[in-house]
Amino acid sequence: MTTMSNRYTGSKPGRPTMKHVAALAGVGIKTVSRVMNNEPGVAEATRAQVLRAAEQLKYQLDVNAGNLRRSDRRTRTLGLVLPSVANQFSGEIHRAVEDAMAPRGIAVFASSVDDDPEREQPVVAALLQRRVDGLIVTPAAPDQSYLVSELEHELPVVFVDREPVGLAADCVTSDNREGAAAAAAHLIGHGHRRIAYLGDLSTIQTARERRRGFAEEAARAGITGQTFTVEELHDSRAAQEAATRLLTGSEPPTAIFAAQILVTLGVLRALKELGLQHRVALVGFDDFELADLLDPGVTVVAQHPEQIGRLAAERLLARLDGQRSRPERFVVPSTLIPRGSGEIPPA
Amino acid sequence: MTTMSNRYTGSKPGRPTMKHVAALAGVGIKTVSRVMNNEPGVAEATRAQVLRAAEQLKYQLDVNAGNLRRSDRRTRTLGLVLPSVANQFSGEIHRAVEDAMAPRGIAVFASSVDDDPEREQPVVAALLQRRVDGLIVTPAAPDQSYLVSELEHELPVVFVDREPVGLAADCVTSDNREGAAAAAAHLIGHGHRRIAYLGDLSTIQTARERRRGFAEEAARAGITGQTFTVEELHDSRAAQEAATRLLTGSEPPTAIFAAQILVTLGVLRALKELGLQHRVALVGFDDFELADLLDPGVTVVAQHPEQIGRLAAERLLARLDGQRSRPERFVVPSTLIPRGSGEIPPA
DNA sequence: CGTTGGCCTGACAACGTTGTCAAGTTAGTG
DNA sequence: CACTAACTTGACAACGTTGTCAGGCCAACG
Repeated sequence: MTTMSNRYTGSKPGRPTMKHVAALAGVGIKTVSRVMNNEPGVAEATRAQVLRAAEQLKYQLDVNAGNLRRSDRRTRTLGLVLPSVANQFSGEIHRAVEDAMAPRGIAVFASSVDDDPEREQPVVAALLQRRVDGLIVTPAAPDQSYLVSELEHELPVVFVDREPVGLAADCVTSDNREGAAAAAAHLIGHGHRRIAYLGDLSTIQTARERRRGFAEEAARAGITGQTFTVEELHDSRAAQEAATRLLTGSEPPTAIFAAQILVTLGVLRALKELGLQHRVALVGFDDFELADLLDPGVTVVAQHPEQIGRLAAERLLARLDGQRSRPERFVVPSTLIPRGSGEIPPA
Repeated sequence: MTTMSNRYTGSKPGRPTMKHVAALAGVGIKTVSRVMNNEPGVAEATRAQVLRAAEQLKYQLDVNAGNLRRSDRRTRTLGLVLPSVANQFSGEIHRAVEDAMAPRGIAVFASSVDDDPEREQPVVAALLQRRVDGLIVTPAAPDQSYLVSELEHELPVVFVDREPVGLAADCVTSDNREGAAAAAAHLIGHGHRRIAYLGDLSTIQTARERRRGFAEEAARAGITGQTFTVEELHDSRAAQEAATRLLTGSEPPTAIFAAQILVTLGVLRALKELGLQHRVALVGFDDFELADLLDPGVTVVAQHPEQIGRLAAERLLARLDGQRSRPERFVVPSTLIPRGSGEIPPA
C-alpha cells in the first residue's frame, strides 16, 4: 500500500490489462473495471489508487473485450456504405453521420463501393462480421433482399440517397423526381422547347427518377424530345463528348439539363470549348463549390447531403433506442438556385 | 445426420454462434471454426456439412471474438484522424488508405478533428480503446508526445500532411515550402514585385511552411513585402474580406498568392466582385475541380492527396509486417499548373 | 451486545472465438 | 497382423472484460 512498483511497471512488450492494473493497485480486477467505467460504489481512496496505477501503466480500457461480455451485445460501431469516401456528396453524408454518432461513442466504418453492384454485398458482409450495431447504406446492387434476415435479427438498417429493393426499411433520399421536374419547368418557363437531358447510368435509381421527373414535366408542357436524351454517362469525359456531339449536330438543343454532377462538369467544358456558355442554357443537378464564380453562374438543383446524413443517423439512433415502428421514407427537398446559366433564353 | 432441423433453425432473437452451427451440423465447435476460417485438415464431407448448416442459420463469423483469442492480437482495424471527412483533400487521402487496406481485410475508422487541437487527443484515445492496429494521423495539436508510449508498445503510427512534434515517427507531407516558393518564383518571373501573401492560421504547420517558402523566395528576389502579408485566414469569407481590403487600399498588390484552398476561393470572389480577375495575378495552393473552367483559369500549386494517402498506408503496412527501421519522412512533390491567372503581368 | 442494513470488494462464470493437444480413424508398410 | 504415419476431430483453456453474487466490514439501532 506504500510504493507502487512491480515487474509490470517498465514492461516493454504487450499492452497492460486490468490484471496488471489490479496487481499494481493491490485490488481485484472487478474493482479496476468499476473504476475504469466510472461505476459508483467504489471508495474514493480505492478509486484514486486504481487511477494512479492505470495512469502509471498507461492502461486503456479494451472496448472490444468488454463488448464481448457486456449484456447489450453492442459494439458501439456503425457501418456506412457509400459510393466513395472521396466524393463530395458522400463525404458530407459521412460527416453528418459521424457528428451524430460521436456523442454516443459510436465509431463509424466507412466503405467505398464505387456504385459497383458486385461489391455491395461483400462489403456489407465484412461489416456484419465486425458486428456493427447498425448499417447506413447507399444501395448499389439491384436488390437488397440479402439483408432481410439481418432486419429480422433486429439490426437497424437505413438506406440513403437511393431506395432499397426487395425489403422494407427506413430510407432517406433527395426529391430526385421533383428536383428534376423543377429544373425542366425552370427551363421551359424561360421559353425553351428543345431541351437535352444528359443523365447517368440507368441502372442507378436516382438517375431513373430524375429522368422520369424531367420527362413528365416535359410531357406536361407538350414536349416529347426523345431525340435529346442521352443516358449512361458516368464520368465527365463521356458527358463532354455527348454534349459536344449534340451541340454540333443539326438542330442543337437550346438548353441542357445535366442530371448529375460529373455530367454538369462535362457539359460546362463542352460549352466553354464551343464558346456557347452564354447562348445555351444549363441547369445541373447537385450543387458544387464555385458554381457562382463561373461566367455565367451555373444554375443548379442543390441537394442537401448533410441533411440526408443527419436524418439517416437520427433514424438509426432511434432504432437503436428501441423504436419499432414501421419503416419510414424521408424525402429531403432540393433547392433550385438560379445563377445565370439556367436563365439564358433560347436563341 | 439426415435432416437438419432443431430448435435454432427458426429462432428470432440473438445471432447464431458457432455453437449453434456445430449443433446443427453435428460436429464440434472447433471444426466449425476451421471451416469458417478456411483452414486445411477438414474432410470434404464435413466441410460441406458445416457450410450447409452455416448457410441455413445465416451464420457470420464474429471477428471481434476471434481477435480476442487470436495470437497475433490484431483487430484488423485502423484509425485515421483527419481534419474532416467532408473535405476534398481528406476524402482523397481516406480513399487511398481504404484502397490500400481493403485487400488485407483491414477496416478503417475515420475521425474528423476540424483542426481543433483540443480534440486530437480524445479522438486518438477513443481509437486506442478500440485497439486499432495502427494510426494515420493529421496532427492538429501542438504536440504529439502523448503517443510516445504507444510507439514503444509497437503501435505503428504514420503522420500525414503535417509533421508531428515531440516524437519520431513516419511522416508523409506535401512539399509545402518548395511549392510555395515555386508559386512565388512563378509570379516574380512574370514581373511582379508587389505580391500579397494570404495564409491560414499560423498555428497550422503547413501554413507556416508555405509562408516560409514564399518569404524565402521573395527575399531571394530582393522583395520584403511585409505589408502584404495577411495570415490567420481560416475560411473563405475572411479571405474575401482581406483580399478586398488589400485590393481597394492605396498601393494594391499586382499579384496574390493564396496559400490555402478556402483562401483561394475567397480571393476569387473578391477579384470577381471588384472586376479585377483579369488584372491581378493569382496563384493558389491546392488544386480544385473547375479551376480550368473559370475565366481566367486559376493557376495553382497542386498537391497530390491520393499519393500522400497511398504512401502513408504502405508505410503503415510495412510496419505492421514487422519493419523496424528508423522512422522516415516522405515528401510528395507538388505540381505548379499554369492556367492563366498566374500569368497575368503586373499593370 | 446482537442485529440490521448499507457500503465495498473480489471470486467466479461467461461472452464467442482460436490455440493446444490428445485421441480416434484410416491407410500404408514391414 | 502389428505398427506407423497421416489425417480428422473435439475437449479444454484462454483471450480481457463485465454480470452475478456472496462475503466482509462498519455504523446505527434496539
